[in-house]
Amino acid sequence: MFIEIQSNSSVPIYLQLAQQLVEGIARGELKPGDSLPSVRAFAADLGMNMHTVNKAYHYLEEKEFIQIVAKSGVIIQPNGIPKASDEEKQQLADQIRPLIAEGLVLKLSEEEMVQMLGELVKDIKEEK
Amino acid sequence: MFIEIQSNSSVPIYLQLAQQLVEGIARGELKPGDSLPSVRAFAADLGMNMHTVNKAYHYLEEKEFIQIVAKSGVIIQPNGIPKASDEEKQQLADQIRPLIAEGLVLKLSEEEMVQMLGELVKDIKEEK
DNA sequence: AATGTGTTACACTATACATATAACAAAAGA
DNA sequence: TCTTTTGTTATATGTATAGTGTAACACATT
Repeated sequence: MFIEIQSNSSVPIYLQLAQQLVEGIARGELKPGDSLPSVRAFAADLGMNMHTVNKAYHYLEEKEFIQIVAKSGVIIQPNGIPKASDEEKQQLADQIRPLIAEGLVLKLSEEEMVQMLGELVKDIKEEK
Repeated sequence: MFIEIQSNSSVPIYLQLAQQLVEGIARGELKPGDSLPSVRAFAADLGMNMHTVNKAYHYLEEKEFIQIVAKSGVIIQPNGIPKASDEEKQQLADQIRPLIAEGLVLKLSEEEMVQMLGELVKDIKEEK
Protein backbone atom coordinates (compact mmCIF):
# COMPACT_ATOMS: atom_id res chain seq x y z
CA MET A 1 0.00 0.00 0.00
CA PHE A 2 1.80 3.05 -1.25
CA ILE A 3 0.64 6.37 0.12
CA GLU A 4 1.61 9.64 -1.51
CA ILE A 5 0.90 12.85 0.34
CA GLN A 6 1.13 16.21 -1.38
CA SER A 7 1.94 18.76 1.29
CA ASN A 8 1.18 21.68 -1.03
CA SER A 9 -2.36 20.47 -1.73
CA SER A 10 -5.38 22.31 -0.38
CA VAL A 11 -6.79 18.91 0.62
CA PRO A 12 -5.90 18.27 4.29
CA ILE A 13 -3.33 15.50 4.59
CA TYR A 14 -5.53 13.46 6.93
CA LEU A 15 -8.13 13.46 4.14
CA GLN A 16 -5.58 12.57 1.49
CA LEU A 17 -4.54 9.61 3.61
CA ALA A 18 -8.14 8.51 4.18
CA GLN A 19 -8.98 8.83 0.48
CA GLN A 20 -6.01 6.74 -0.55
CA LEU A 21 -6.98 4.06 1.92
CA VAL A 22 -10.46 4.12 0.40
CA GLU A 23 -8.90 3.56 -3.00
CA GLY A 24 -6.96 0.67 -1.55
CA ILE A 25 -10.22 -0.88 -0.39
CA ALA A 26 -11.92 -0.17 -3.72
CA ARG A 27 -9.01 -1.83 -5.52
CA GLY A 28 -9.28 -4.89 -3.28
CA GLU A 29 -5.75 -4.35 -2.07
CA LEU A 30 -7.15 -3.93 1.42
CA LYS A 31 -9.53 -6.77 2.26
CA PRO A 32 -12.03 -7.24 5.08
CA GLY A 33 -10.17 -8.15 8.25
CA ASP A 34 -6.82 -6.83 7.07
CA SER A 35 -5.04 -4.85 9.74
CA LEU A 36 -3.76 -1.34 9.25
CA PRO A 37 -0.54 0.02 10.79
CA SER A 38 -0.70 1.52 14.26
CA VAL A 39 -1.16 5.28 14.38
CA ARG A 40 2.41 5.69 15.59
CA ALA A 41 4.02 3.36 13.06
CA PHE A 42 2.02 4.80 10.16
CA ALA A 43 2.78 8.36 11.21
CA ALA A 44 6.49 7.63 11.41
CA ASP A 45 6.36 5.88 8.04
CA LEU A 46 4.58 8.79 6.37
CA GLY A 47 6.48 11.49 8.19
CA MET A 48 3.43 12.96 9.79
CA ASN A 49 1.97 13.29 13.26
CA MET A 50 0.25 10.50 15.16
CA HIS A 51 -2.89 12.60 15.60
CA THR A 52 -3.17 13.16 11.87
CA VAL A 53 -3.24 9.42 11.17
CA ASN A 54 -5.66 9.02 14.05
CA LYS A 55 -7.95 11.61 12.46
CA ALA A 56 -7.90 9.76 9.15
CA TYR A 57 -8.77 6.53 10.96
CA HIS A 58 -11.73 8.08 12.76
CA TYR A 59 -12.92 9.60 9.50
CA LEU A 60 -13.01 6.09 8.01
CA GLU A 61 -14.54 4.60 11.14
CA GLU A 62 -17.33 7.20 10.91
CA LYS A 63 -18.09 5.83 7.44
CA GLU A 64 -17.84 2.28 8.83
CA PHE A 65 -15.10 1.35 6.38
CA ILE A 66 -12.79 0.26 9.21
CA GLN A 67 -13.05 -0.86 12.80
CA ILE A 68 -10.95 0.67 15.54
CA VAL A 69 -10.49 -1.80 18.38
CA ALA A 70 -9.35 0.23 21.35
CA LYS A 71 -5.93 -0.69 22.69
CA SER A 72 -5.60 -3.38 20.08
CA GLY A 73 -5.49 -2.13 16.51
CA VAL A 74 -7.30 -1.11 13.37
CA ILE A 75 -8.77 -3.44 10.77
CA ILE A 76 -10.74 -3.18 7.57
CA GLN A 77 -14.45 -3.78 8.24
CA PRO A 78 -14.32 -7.56 8.80
CA ASN A 79 -17.91 -8.34 7.83
CA GLY A 80 -17.50 -6.60 4.51
CA ILE A 81 -18.83 -3.17 3.67
CA PRO A 82 -22.57 -3.16 2.91
CA LYS A 83 -24.01 -1.62 -0.23
CA ALA A 84 -24.67 2.11 -0.16
CA SER A 85 -27.80 3.13 1.71
CA ASP A 86 -30.10 5.74 0.21
CA GLU A 87 -28.62 8.28 2.57
CA GLU A 88 -25.08 7.44 1.49
CA LYS A 89 -26.09 7.70 -2.16
CA GLN A 90 -27.63 11.08 -1.48
CA GLN A 91 -24.49 12.27 0.27
CA LEU A 92 -22.39 11.19 -2.69
CA ALA A 93 -24.76 12.91 -5.11
CA ASP A 94 -24.64 16.10 -3.05
CA GLN A 95 -20.86 16.13 -3.24
CA ILE A 96 -20.68 15.37 -6.95
CA ARG A 97 -23.41 17.80 -7.94
CA PRO A 98 -21.36 21.05 -7.96
CA LEU A 99 -18.65 19.31 -9.98
CA ILE A 100 -21.18 18.20 -12.60
CA ALA A 101 -22.56 21.72 -12.77
CA GLU A 102 -19.05 23.04 -13.32
CA GLY A 103 -18.53 20.49 -16.06
CA LEU A 104 -21.71 21.65 -17.76
CA VAL A 105 -20.61 25.28 -17.58
CA LEU A 106 -17.35 24.20 -19.20
CA LYS A 107 -19.46 22.77 -22.01
CA LEU A 108 -18.70 19.14 -21.29
CA SER A 109 -21.40 16.86 -22.66
CA GLU A 110 -23.00 14.17 -20.53
CA GLU A 111 -21.24 11.62 -22.72
CA GLU A 112 -17.85 13.17 -22.02
CA MET A 113 -18.54 13.12 -18.30
CA VAL A 114 -19.63 9.49 -18.46
CA GLN A 115 -16.39 8.73 -20.24
CA MET A 116 -14.42 10.56 -17.57
CA LEU A 117 -16.20 8.50 -14.94
CA GLY A 118 -15.33 5.30 -16.75
CA GLU A 119 -11.67 6.21 -16.96
CA LEU A 120 -11.60 7.03 -13.26
CA VAL A 121 -13.16 3.69 -12.36
CA LYS A 122 -10.65 1.89 -14.55
CA ASP A 123 -7.77 3.88 -13.11
CA ILE A 124 -8.80 3.27 -9.52
CA LYS A 125 -9.23 -0.46 -10.02
CA GLU A 126 -5.84 -0.85 -11.70
CA GLU A 127 -3.11 -2.28 -9.53
CA LYS A 128 -0.20 0.14 -9.75
CA MET B 1 -32.22 33.39 -9.28
CA PHE B 2 -33.06 31.83 -5.98
CA ILE B 3 -30.19 31.21 -3.62
CA GLU B 4 -30.51 28.94 -0.63
CA ILE B 5 -27.76 28.96 1.94
CA GLN B 6 -27.53 26.29 4.61
CA SER B 7 -25.75 27.85 7.56
CA ASN B 8 -25.25 24.49 9.25
CA SER B 9 -23.44 22.99 6.26
CA SER B 10 -19.73 22.22 6.38
CA VAL B 11 -19.48 23.84 2.94
CA PRO B 12 -18.46 27.49 3.42
CA ILE B 13 -21.28 29.84 2.53
CA TYR B 14 -19.19 31.75 0.00
CA LEU B 15 -18.70 28.41 -1.79
CA GLN B 16 -22.39 27.53 -1.58
CA LEU B 17 -23.20 30.87 -3.18
CA ALA B 18 -20.59 30.39 -5.91
CA GLN B 19 -21.79 26.85 -6.64
CA GLN B 20 -25.40 27.96 -6.96
CA LEU B 21 -24.38 30.71 -9.34
CA VAL B 22 -22.53 28.07 -11.36
CA GLU B 23 -25.74 26.05 -11.49
CA GLY B 24 -27.54 29.15 -12.68
CA ILE B 25 -25.06 29.47 -15.52
CA ALA B 26 -25.28 25.77 -16.34
CA ARG B 27 -29.07 26.04 -16.42
CA GLY B 28 -28.89 29.01 -18.79
CA GLU B 29 -30.69 31.17 -16.29
CA LEU B 30 -27.62 33.38 -16.16
CA LYS B 31 -26.49 34.26 -19.67
CA PRO B 32 -23.28 35.84 -20.97
CA GLY B 33 -23.34 39.57 -20.29
CA ASP B 34 -26.00 39.35 -17.56
CA SER B 35 -25.15 41.50 -14.59
CA LEU B 36 -25.03 40.20 -11.03
CA PRO B 37 -26.09 42.15 -7.95
CA SER B 38 -23.55 44.39 -6.27
CA VAL B 39 -21.69 42.86 -3.37
CA ARG B 40 -23.56 45.08 -0.94
CA ALA B 41 -27.02 44.50 -2.39
CA PHE B 42 -26.49 40.74 -2.69
CA ALA B 43 -25.11 40.53 0.82
CA ALA B 44 -28.08 42.41 2.23
CA ASP B 45 -30.46 40.22 0.22
CA LEU B 46 -28.87 37.00 1.43
CA GLY B 47 -28.28 38.17 4.98
CA MET B 48 -24.54 37.77 4.81
CA ASN B 49 -21.50 40.00 4.80
CA MET B 50 -20.26 42.01 1.83
CA HIS B 51 -16.85 40.33 1.99
CA THR B 52 -18.42 36.90 1.75
CA VAL B 53 -20.20 37.76 -1.50
CA ASN B 54 -16.99 39.37 -2.72
CA LYS B 55 -15.13 36.14 -2.00
CA ALA B 56 -17.62 34.14 -4.02
CA TYR B 57 -17.27 36.58 -6.91
CA HIS B 58 -13.49 36.32 -6.92
CA TYR B 59 -13.74 32.54 -6.77
CA LEU B 60 -15.82 32.64 -9.95
CA GLU B 61 -13.56 35.24 -11.55
CA GLU B 62 -10.58 32.96 -10.90
CA LYS B 63 -12.38 30.31 -12.95
CA GLU B 64 -13.20 32.96 -15.59
CA PHE B 65 -16.94 32.34 -15.25
CA ILE B 66 -17.61 36.01 -14.52
CA GLN B 67 -15.92 39.36 -15.07
CA ILE B 68 -15.46 41.86 -12.28
CA VAL B 69 -15.28 45.36 -13.70
CA ALA B 70 -13.75 47.47 -10.98
CA LYS B 71 -15.96 50.31 -9.74
CA SER B 72 -18.68 49.31 -12.13
CA GLY B 73 -20.16 45.89 -11.57
CA VAL B 74 -20.07 42.15 -12.13
CA ILE B 75 -21.26 40.35 -15.24
CA ILE B 76 -21.36 36.80 -16.54
CA GLN B 77 -18.45 36.17 -18.91
CA PRO B 78 -19.71 38.18 -21.91
CA ASN B 79 -17.81 36.30 -24.62
CA GLY B 80 -19.21 33.00 -23.44
CA ILE B 81 -17.30 30.44 -21.41
CA PRO B 82 -14.88 28.37 -23.51
CA LYS B 83 -14.87 24.58 -23.45
CA ALA B 84 -12.89 22.92 -20.68
CA SER B 85 -9.14 22.86 -21.21
CA ASP B 86 -7.19 19.68 -20.51
CA GLU B 87 -6.06 21.22 -17.25
CA GLU B 88 -9.63 22.00 -16.22
CA LYS B 89 -10.72 18.48 -17.11
CA GLN B 90 -7.89 17.12 -15.01
CA GLN B 91 -8.87 19.31 -12.06
CA LEU B 92 -12.44 18.09 -12.29
CA ALA B 93 -11.29 14.48 -12.48
CA ASP B 94 -9.03 14.97 -9.45
CA GLN B 95 -11.98 16.25 -7.45
CA ILE B 96 -14.39 13.55 -8.55
CA ARG B 97 -11.92 10.68 -8.12
CA PRO B 98 -12.22 10.19 -4.33
CA LEU B 99 -16.01 10.23 -4.64
CA ILE B 100 -15.94 7.54 -7.29
CA ALA B 101 -13.62 5.47 -5.12
CA GLU B 102 -16.05 5.82 -2.22
CA GLY B 103 -18.88 4.75 -4.49
CA LEU B 104 -16.95 1.65 -5.47
CA VAL B 105 -16.29 0.79 -1.82
CA LEU B 106 -20.03 1.13 -1.24
CA LYS B 107 -20.49 -1.46 -3.97
CA LEU B 108 -22.08 0.86 -6.49
CA SER B 109 -21.65 -0.42 -10.03
CA GLU B 110 -20.34 1.81 -12.79
CA GLU B 111 -23.82 1.69 -14.31
CA GLU B 112 -25.41 2.94 -11.12
CA MET B 113 -22.93 5.79 -10.97
CA VAL B 114 -23.58 6.69 -14.60
CA GLN B 115 -27.28 6.76 -13.78
CA MET B 116 -26.61 9.01 -10.79
CA LEU B 117 -24.68 11.34 -13.07
CA GLY B 118 -27.53 11.43 -15.54
CA GLU B 119 -30.04 12.30 -12.86
CA LEU B 120 -27.81 15.09 -11.59
CA VAL B 121 -27.46 16.55 -15.07
CA LYS B 122 -31.19 16.40 -15.54
CA ASP B 123 -31.83 17.94 -12.15
CA ILE B 124 -29.39 20.78 -12.67
CA LYS B 125 -30.77 21.66 -16.07
CA GLU B 126 -34.35 21.73 -14.84
CA GLU B 127 -35.86 25.13 -14.30
CA LYS B 128 -37.20 25.15 -10.76
C1' DA C 1 -22.93 66.91 -7.39
C1' DA C 2 -24.58 62.70 -5.56
C1' DT C 3 -24.78 57.89 -5.69
C1' DG C 4 -23.13 53.30 -6.48
C1' DT C 5 -19.30 50.36 -7.53
C1' DG C 6 -15.41 47.18 -6.34
C1' DT C 7 -11.19 47.69 -3.47
C1' DT C 8 -8.50 47.95 0.48
C1' DA C 9 -7.35 48.11 5.31
C1' DC C 10 -8.10 47.13 10.13
C1' DA C 11 -9.96 44.49 13.86
C1' DC C 12 -12.14 40.61 15.91
C1' DT C 13 -14.06 35.85 16.76
C1' DA C 14 -14.37 31.10 15.75
C1' DT C 15 -13.01 26.89 13.79
C1' DA C 16 -9.99 23.58 11.30
C1' DC C 17 -5.48 21.73 10.50
C1' DA C 18 -1.11 20.04 12.04
C1' DT C 19 2.45 19.32 15.22
C1' DA C 20 4.52 18.23 19.81
C1' DT C 21 4.82 16.06 24.22
C1' DA C 22 3.05 13.41 27.81
C1' DA C 23 0.45 10.31 30.40
C1' DC C 24 -3.19 6.59 30.84
C1' DA C 25 -5.26 1.94 30.69
C1' DA C 26 -5.88 -2.22 28.56
C1' DA C 27 -4.52 -5.75 25.10
C1' DA C 28 -0.88 -8.63 23.34
C1' DG C 29 3.39 -10.99 23.39
C1' DA C 30 7.55 -12.81 25.50
C1' DT D 1 4.53 -11.65 35.26
C1' DC D 2 6.73 -8.17 32.86
C1' DT D 3 7.33 -5.46 28.86
C1' DT D 4 5.77 -3.61 24.80
C1' DT D 5 2.19 -1.93 21.95
C1' DT D 6 -2.23 -0.12 21.34
C1' DG D 7 -5.72 3.62 20.91
C1' DT D 8 -7.19 7.44 24.00
C1' DT D 9 -7.00 11.69 26.27
C1' DA D 10 -5.11 16.09 27.62
C1' DT D 11 -2.53 20.33 27.06
C1' DA D 12 -0.13 23.50 24.30
C1' DT D 13 1.43 26.08 20.15
C1' DG D 14 1.23 27.92 15.55
C1' DT D 15 -0.89 28.71 11.12
C1' DA D 16 -4.65 29.25 8.00
C1' DT D 17 -9.46 29.79 6.63
C1' DA D 18 -14.11 31.52 7.33
C1' DG D 19 -17.11 35.12 8.54
C1' DT D 20 -18.47 39.48 10.34
C1' DG D 21 -18.10 44.55 11.15
C1' DT D 22 -16.72 49.18 10.13
C1' DA D 23 -14.57 52.50 7.49
C1' DA D 24 -12.42 54.89 3.91
C1' DC D 25 -10.84 55.28 -1.02
C1' DA D 26 -11.17 56.12 -6.06
C1' DC D 27 -13.54 55.83 -10.02
C1' DA D 28 -18.10 55.18 -12.99
C1' DT D 29 -22.46 56.15 -13.50
C1' DT D 30 -26.45 58.95 -13.20
